[in-house]
Amino acid sequence: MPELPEVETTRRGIEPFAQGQTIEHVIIRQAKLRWPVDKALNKKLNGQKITGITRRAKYLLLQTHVGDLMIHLGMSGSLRIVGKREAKEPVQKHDHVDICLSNGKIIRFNDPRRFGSIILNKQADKHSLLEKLGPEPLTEEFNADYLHAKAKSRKVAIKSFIMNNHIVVGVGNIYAQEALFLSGINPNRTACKVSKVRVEKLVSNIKQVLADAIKAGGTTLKDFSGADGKPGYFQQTLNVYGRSGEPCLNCCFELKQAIIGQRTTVYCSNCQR
DNA sequence: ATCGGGACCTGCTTGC
DNA sequence: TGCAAGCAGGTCCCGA
Repeated sequence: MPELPEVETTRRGIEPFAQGQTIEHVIIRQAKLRWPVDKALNKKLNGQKITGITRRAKYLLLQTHVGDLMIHLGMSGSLRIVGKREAKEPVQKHDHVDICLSNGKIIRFNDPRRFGSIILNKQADKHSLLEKLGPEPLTEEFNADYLHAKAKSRKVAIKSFIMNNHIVVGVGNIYAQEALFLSGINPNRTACKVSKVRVEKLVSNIKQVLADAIKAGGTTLKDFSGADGKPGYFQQTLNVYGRSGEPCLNCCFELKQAIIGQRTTVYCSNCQR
């Protein structure tokens, strides 16, 4: 489920249940994730208070005095809140890790493909996976001057460029396609050949698309503690993602599909140049 | 420094 | 109906 809006929605969903709670127990059923889960996690986190729940890129960060628990959902991961005292919820397939809290709730990590990860680090922002990441897309630090300067001399496709975490974080395959469509930029265009004016449009649309998706995700939050707490992309109008062969919503040309950076990409060859 | 490709996994859909 | 191929929202790492 993870594009940045889904991760942020998850963060907001678990925050009210987890903020200020003490971790009583960590259960690891499957340690083989993207990186092996530390077997001593329970020992290290037992009795620790969760002092904050934040996000950096697509990592959720549970902050404690012994360090930050960095949770990445990979391609198929999700977190859900399970209430011990409420409807008994049996452990399901791929429920790999439980973080049991002092209020009786459990943060349950499920991830069929196991591309996700759970890592404890003294300071998340000092971890090698995080320290070299680009700016958050929804901050002022991510602006047209920055992106245009970075793109100078870059010969990859603009789509691959904006999906590169060292340039800007949180732009995944769906929203990269949507933002490029809204900006009228062909995803295959060489990054350094996109004019400043169009880079401005692109930055603005990346922000817009992500902000709208977070807003839409927020409408599902009230159901977060429910069985499958999955926010849906269907809440938002997607112009191109998944619509290959269908008519462009702008000009009615048939949308084309290409593989860029090993990822399926749908675009309008008429609107996007 | 930059780039492309392979790798890590399971599950669902599609086509023969 | 059954089985294999193809594809999926991420991203790290390696070799060129």
